[in-house]
Amino acid sequence: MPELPEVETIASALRDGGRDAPSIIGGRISRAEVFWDKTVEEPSVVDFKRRIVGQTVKDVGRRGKFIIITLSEDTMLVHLRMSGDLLVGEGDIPLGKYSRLALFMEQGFQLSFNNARKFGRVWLVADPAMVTGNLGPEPFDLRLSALEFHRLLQERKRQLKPLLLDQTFLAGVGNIYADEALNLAKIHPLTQANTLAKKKSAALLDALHEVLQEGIRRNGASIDWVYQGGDFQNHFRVYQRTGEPCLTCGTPISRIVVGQRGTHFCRKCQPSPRSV
DNA sequence: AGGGAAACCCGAACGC
DNA sequence: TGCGTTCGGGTTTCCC
Repeated sequence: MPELPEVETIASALRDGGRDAPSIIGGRISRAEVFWDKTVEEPSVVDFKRRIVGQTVKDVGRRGKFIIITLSEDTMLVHLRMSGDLLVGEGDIPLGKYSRLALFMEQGFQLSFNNARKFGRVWLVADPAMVTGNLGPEPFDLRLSALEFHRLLQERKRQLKPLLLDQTFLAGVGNIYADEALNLAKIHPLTQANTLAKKKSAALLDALHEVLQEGIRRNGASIDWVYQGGDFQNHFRVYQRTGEPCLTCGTPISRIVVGQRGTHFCRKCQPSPRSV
């Protein structure tokens, strides 16, 4: 569930301060605790603890849905999957009800990885490209022009919805923002990527930019009980609005399953392509 | 290459 | 109230 805007909100708060917590930059790790071993994907838990202690947080960034914490020697990457969050606070009692890993800083604060459903993962590597290497372009990368996006779509004979969720095609988009962008661009989710006209693919890229930008501006979407603080959930056009009227035409929003994912759209604004 | 399904998890929502 | 069942979500893996 945390997608690009939620991850961006969390990462920028860690970097600049925010979400009622200070920046973690400059923090020197004096102790590391892992409460659920499978949280650490790489290296082993023993090596993770040994290696990370003594390192200092230099910067925090984001690539796709990964939070990238640059340390003095290595890089720690965090993927929240659907129920993860990073919490900053004082004290030596891990924060949150479901802390799976905690880093305690010399300066007296801690970074806790809260992760109810245990899907999230952490990596500690010398080179972050080891983890993010096969991600597709960032949606806001200026090199991803309308022309380039159209070219990429042309070489894929695949339904658009699953393609937008494919992180090797485009990094950062998840189920919410894929549905929202397709609706805004007035494109049916089952449309074959290579059949999109130039104008339509430009509209889709614009729509992706717009919904992601609005998500970031609203600090992400707070859904379920996990990630809190965002406001975008109050502005969904189609996501989880099955049966409710389309904001454009009033037609009840449809829900289908595509690639095992709930998919919401307006059958009038986003008419079926001939190929479906 | 693309599509479908299962696996990984567990809190919440639902049905009784 | 309390039980059992179903669902969803991001990603990988496996099979057709």
